Amino acid sequence: MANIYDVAKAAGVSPATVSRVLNGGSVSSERAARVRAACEDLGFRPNRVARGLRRQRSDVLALIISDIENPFFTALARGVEDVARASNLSVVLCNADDNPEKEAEYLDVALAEHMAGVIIFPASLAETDVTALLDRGVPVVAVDRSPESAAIDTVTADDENGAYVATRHLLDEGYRRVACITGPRASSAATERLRGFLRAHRESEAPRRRPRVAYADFRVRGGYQAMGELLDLAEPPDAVLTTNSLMAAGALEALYDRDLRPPEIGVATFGDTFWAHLVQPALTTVHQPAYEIGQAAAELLFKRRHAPDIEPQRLVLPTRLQIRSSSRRSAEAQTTPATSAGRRATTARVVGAERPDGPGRARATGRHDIDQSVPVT
Amino acid sequence: MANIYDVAKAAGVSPATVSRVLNGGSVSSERAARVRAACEDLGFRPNRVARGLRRQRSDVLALIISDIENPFFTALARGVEDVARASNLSVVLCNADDNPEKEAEYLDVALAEHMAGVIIFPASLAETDVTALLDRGVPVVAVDRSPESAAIDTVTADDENGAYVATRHLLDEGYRRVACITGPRASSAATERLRGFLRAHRESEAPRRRPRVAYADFRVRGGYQAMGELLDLAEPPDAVLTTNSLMAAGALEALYDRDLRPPEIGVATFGDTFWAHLVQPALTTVHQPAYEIGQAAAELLFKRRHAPDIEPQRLVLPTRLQIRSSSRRSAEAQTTPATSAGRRATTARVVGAERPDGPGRARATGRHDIDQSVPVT
DNA sequence: CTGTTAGCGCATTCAT
DNA sequence: ATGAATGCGCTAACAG
Repeated sequence: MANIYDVAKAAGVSPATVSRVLNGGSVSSERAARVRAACEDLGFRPNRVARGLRRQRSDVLALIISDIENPFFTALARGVEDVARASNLSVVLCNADDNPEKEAEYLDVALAEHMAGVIIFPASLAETDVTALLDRGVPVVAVDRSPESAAIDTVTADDENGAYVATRHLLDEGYRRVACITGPRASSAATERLRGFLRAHRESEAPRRRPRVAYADFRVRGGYQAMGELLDLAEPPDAVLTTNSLMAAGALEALYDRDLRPPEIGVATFGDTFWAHLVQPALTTVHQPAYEIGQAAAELLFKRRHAPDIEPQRLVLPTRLQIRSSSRRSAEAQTTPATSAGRRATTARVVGAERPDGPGRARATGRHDIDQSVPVT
Repeated sequence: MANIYDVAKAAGVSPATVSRVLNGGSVSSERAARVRAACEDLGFRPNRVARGLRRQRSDVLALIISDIENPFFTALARGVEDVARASNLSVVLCNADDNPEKEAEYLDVALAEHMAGVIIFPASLAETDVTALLDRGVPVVAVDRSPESAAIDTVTADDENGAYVATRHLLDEGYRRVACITGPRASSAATERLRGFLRAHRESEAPRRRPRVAYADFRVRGGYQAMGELLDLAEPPDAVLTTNSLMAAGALEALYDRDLRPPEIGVATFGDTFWAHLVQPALTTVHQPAYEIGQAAAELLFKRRHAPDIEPQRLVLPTRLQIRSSSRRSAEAQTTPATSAGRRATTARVVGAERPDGPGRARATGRHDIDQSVPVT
């Protein structure tokens, strides 16, 4: 494979000149043309590995997430990727599976590869250690939660408030035993959402029981099992908030298994799903700006790359409640057929702004905004 | 950041000895221990970039896919990843967005980074050019379709037959105007599935119209639009086969918009979906072994890595039809309530083998196998 | 088993 | 504006 020496020889110039042509140094246009022709002839591709060694930095950034099968992360990844590409960086997606060891391996790789930066969804507040990266000057941005090991840039959704508004909505609808299926205790998103859930109960004046909480794993099966356990209680809940969409799918399946159908039992969930409309009745969701979080994280990373010493920032993006039939006990009579007409009727009550049909997650959502929509915060 | 010379000095040995300790050369255990201690002390991490330059190969392989939001690819990615990790390779996920230019960039990167190998879902049969990689000895495995530029290892699902069986099923159920919403013409998966669809029509003896075909983009919105167009025809179809699950979601949404509910209009789709059970009525699917395809592709890659000159192989994995209510016109009367009992009743008719609950896609599927299941092929 | 040495391909001084 | 020379950190070849 041709290298710059070959190109230099073919073009009758020095290797340094070739390098300058490639990287935008000052070269006479006549010589530059010769170099470019030679590159073409030889099919020369600059060796990124050598360049990386010499420059002590690469052009790829690592995005470390906990579950590639979670739509939240795929949307987030698109946001990161779109911003990164605009800056000529490649994104390496690393699936840490919520496993601190696997995550540590990827962090090691990021370090050893001298990556341009790392965007991480920390597997654990306590165990995730990014100080090694930071010490070497590799910018790190956390999504969702900031690891305890260091104060770094963080971008999250307004989880606490989103859960608060959703729970409040369920209580307002008249549900009295509202349960929560949340994620692992180590997840601060799960914790924040749980906090919002509990706050709504504290602030509610309606008579109600001590709210039930089940911890699951943010996955379909976990939601299924947790819902099953809640339903087996002596006093099962009459409504449930799940803190991500995969668990919502599992929870719904558990309900169907027992012939329970919303809004008889109220259901609301964090996370957008393209299937929210397809289930009967349509699912009430708390919209998470996953794509925007990814964008913001990438932008923060670039900012820090060029100004390493600014104070760590914490960005909180708003969520938004999309009320659909699954949580509308008050409209129960009309929801069973759930016809198109019934759904359209809600259109008039749209409150939130329509999002533009950008290249990100919006593209895959169809017409999911035509629901009663309550901006959160 | 410490390098091997620092470590060598600290341990009182030569850099070569340090390298040997790191890479499994023969070193006396006493010296090896000293080296390891020194590594620990200095927080030494071997520089992968330098190693890559010296060895002329890296330990990462690229997986180039066309849509990270498509569950098929995320499941596939897990398959690749699990196999790769077992061989101590990292996987870089590249989202080419079905865009040949973007794809070409990633192929360039793979080349310039001297990657260990590339697994690619080609964006285009004609434009995708992997010869540069091949010339440099980088093993390439294609998923789904083999680019025309070279004969390489390929692994696919049995698309033609899967579509054939599904279409046949729809015809057997008595649907007479069965349409197909398939993917881009450039996609051989789409083409193969369409072929199976057409073959089923040719072989059927039932009276029927010339089958309608709509081309879409394998995404939710595309399915929605295509279904809308089909329904606007003078003679709209009475059943539809979609060739992936995202388009199925879109198509269902279009049906709901018009108050059409399966199995009044029959619906079947390629691709597994964790929400197949959540929609009413439950969705008939052609199971694609996405995780297994990923595994097989990675294994093929490793085989070729160690034996570059064996003949290119072509692996075809079986699909399987999972019949649920959305395509059972014959059982229409009982499907409207679609209770748990109704679903359970089908359990007795399970034909296919249960899959073990492995680490791959199976984990997220809950109990999706309890349906009437017809092995394909 | 161990140390010395050279060079992977490039970007970057420092001269000119 | 250009070229010669150097070294990024590591591993492989060779010598001992």
